[in-house]
Amino acid sequence: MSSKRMLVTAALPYANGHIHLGHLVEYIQTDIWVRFQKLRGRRCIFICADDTHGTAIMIRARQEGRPETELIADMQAAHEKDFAGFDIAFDHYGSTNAPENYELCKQIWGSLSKAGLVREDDVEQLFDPEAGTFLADRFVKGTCPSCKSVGEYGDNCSKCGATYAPTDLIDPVSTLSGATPVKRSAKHLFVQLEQLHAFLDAWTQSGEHLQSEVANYLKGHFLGKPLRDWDVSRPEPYFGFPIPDSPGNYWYVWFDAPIGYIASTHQWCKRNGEQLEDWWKSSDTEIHHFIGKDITYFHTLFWPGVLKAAGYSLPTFVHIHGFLTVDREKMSKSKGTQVRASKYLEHLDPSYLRYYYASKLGPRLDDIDLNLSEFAQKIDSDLVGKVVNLASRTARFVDGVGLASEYPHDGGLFAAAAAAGEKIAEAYEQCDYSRAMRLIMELADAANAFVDNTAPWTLKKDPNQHVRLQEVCTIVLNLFRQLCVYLTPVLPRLAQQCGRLFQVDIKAWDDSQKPLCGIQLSKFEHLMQRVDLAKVNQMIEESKETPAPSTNDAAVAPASSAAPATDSGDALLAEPLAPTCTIEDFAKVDLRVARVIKAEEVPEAKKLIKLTVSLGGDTTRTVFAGIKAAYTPAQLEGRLVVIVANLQPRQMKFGLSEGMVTAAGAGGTEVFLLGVDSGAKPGHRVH
RNA sequence: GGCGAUGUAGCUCAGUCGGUUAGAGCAACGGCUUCAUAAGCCGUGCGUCGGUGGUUCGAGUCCACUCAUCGCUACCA
Repeated sequence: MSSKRMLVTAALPYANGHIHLGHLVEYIQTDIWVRFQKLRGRRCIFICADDTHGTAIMIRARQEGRPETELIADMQAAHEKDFAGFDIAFDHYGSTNAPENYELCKQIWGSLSKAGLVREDDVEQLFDPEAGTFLADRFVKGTCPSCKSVGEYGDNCSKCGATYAPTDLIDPVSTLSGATPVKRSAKHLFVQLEQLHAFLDAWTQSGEHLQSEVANYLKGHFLGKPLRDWDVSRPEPYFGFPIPDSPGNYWYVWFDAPIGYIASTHQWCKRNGEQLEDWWKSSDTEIHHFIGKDITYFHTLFWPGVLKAAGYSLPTFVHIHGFLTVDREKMSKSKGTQVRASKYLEHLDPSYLRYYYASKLGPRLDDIDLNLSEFAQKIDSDLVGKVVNLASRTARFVDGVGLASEYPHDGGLFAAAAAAGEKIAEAYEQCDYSRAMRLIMELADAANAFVDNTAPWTLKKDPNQHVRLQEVCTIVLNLFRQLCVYLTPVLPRLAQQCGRLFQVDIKAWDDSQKPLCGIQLSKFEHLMQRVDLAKVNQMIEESKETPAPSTNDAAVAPASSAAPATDSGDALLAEPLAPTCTIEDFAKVDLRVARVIKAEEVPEAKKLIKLTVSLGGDTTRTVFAGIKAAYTPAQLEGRLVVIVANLQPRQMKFGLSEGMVTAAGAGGTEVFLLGVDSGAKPGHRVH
């Protein structure tokens, strides 16, 4: 805690793909932490870079018919734009394909060699003679040697679960060229991590550098037996750095990627007149890595081992987070839940996502779930309804007069919230953002209760109370600003807007400790919009990719007709069967096919969409359906639905509903309208 | 198959070294308010703390077993 400098990294995004909402968990988490440290007055830099090497990049560049350097330059530009759009503020964003990185790789490699950690061995691998390249497991397909299932990948069988080497496949085929691969032996270089076993045992199990789950995982998984040698070379052709003392070999991408942290820092140092040694070889510098749990091994065993052997500082802490699920499921391109950062930004405010992730993130590596209806609800309720609302409830009342010259008595509200600052800071420090957000919202609740109790709108009506009115508003506006200070790491834009309103920028955490008085305010402007669900839905809709019937997908997807249904009984348990009814009972209900001819938003309604449906001919009905969270009007117009046509009309707040649209599902966003097979016409009765 | 994490109110989660009638936010329901982006305030929660068995004067909290979910892994990690 007392060290002078702090270096923070997020994992280097791979240049083979665009940034999506899953990646952003990490960058937002890290950015919040860095902004927090800076706000607290720490000397802290945030370093990142694009990870650019490897077979995947090489193959893709070939497919696109252009040099790798062009591909990675384009991708880097896209990454940086996405990050900037989400207010992720790196101090430096470099690339692993940089001369500084090559220099460092050579130097560190030299240290590893000198320490006697490198050995050489022959590895037999499949080679694609047409593409002229060795093939990683996932680039080979063939028949499973165990169950004879065809079209299986080179590492294991999706049918019988057998594992094998790609060289064991029957009739192997390269997915790159379709050629039959041949076995070929090549010289590989290995780092003998086992020599560092004792060190890694001590470092990982000290309880100081890793979350306890991670330490347990490593202990149970790797450290209980000898550590395997790590294959860090790849024979040409390969896009990467050539190994100087091993002609024809390149460093495996995972060797030079983490070194990119140092190289990128080096670039930053050059631009800012700093010494790299102060940041990577000084006990006065804390180094914090933020990563996802999928790359735990590299950052907690291999990387510390390399740093140790090469004489660099070890990470102070490796902060590991879980994955993002959307509505409890893995992100899916076909469902449109793998939303690109750029797509999100076309429709929604980045502050929403920053706050939502913050409200979900804790210090452990649990997965976090993006629930789209909760997302909208939380932003509306917490940020718009509670925080921003404080300013819009009071700012107008002090137009022209400004804030009181002295801070009035407020029953200890400001002081209590100022005191809460330490607890909030501690939560941020421990990466327990969800706790920090909860604490902040408690303060917002207290402030809103104060507004209600003092009723400034009543004071306004009585000219004798105008001094008191100014006092009340001074209190509320200061409480609002205090919240903005606490939220600054998460919502830098709100903090800026707050600065404009008060004409005093938020610069430090301690700005939360003293109220502002005797100043004029700028004209109040809306600070944040409510979440438009239509835009959320549209974003999902536009993110849907119909899976191309490529050979890859065909192998993974089960043949639809042959796959046995494995539906859970949850739905039935949630809503058990109703008592038996007779055919006469059922006949009372007149279900009809109808066409939605008009679907309209009911802005005042939380759940309803107003539908005009046609039963054929001139017969139309107006029906209000509680499906707003699940459908947009645009999705509904023109489609066929099944309605209860003889339901007694019901007067609702927004008009008369003359029927009911049938749907299944639990409600909320889980509403699935009933459709009919093609051929049915509006007016047809359901028997 | 191995390992790990999780399983507490409709939803998201808190529950510190085991200790009195198990908590919060959101949703829902009832009431109030109208300054504010239909925002806000007050009130309402008999939940088998996944299950079974055990340790204990006492367990959501410890132990064993078990079920479910998720993740990692299964010799180029």
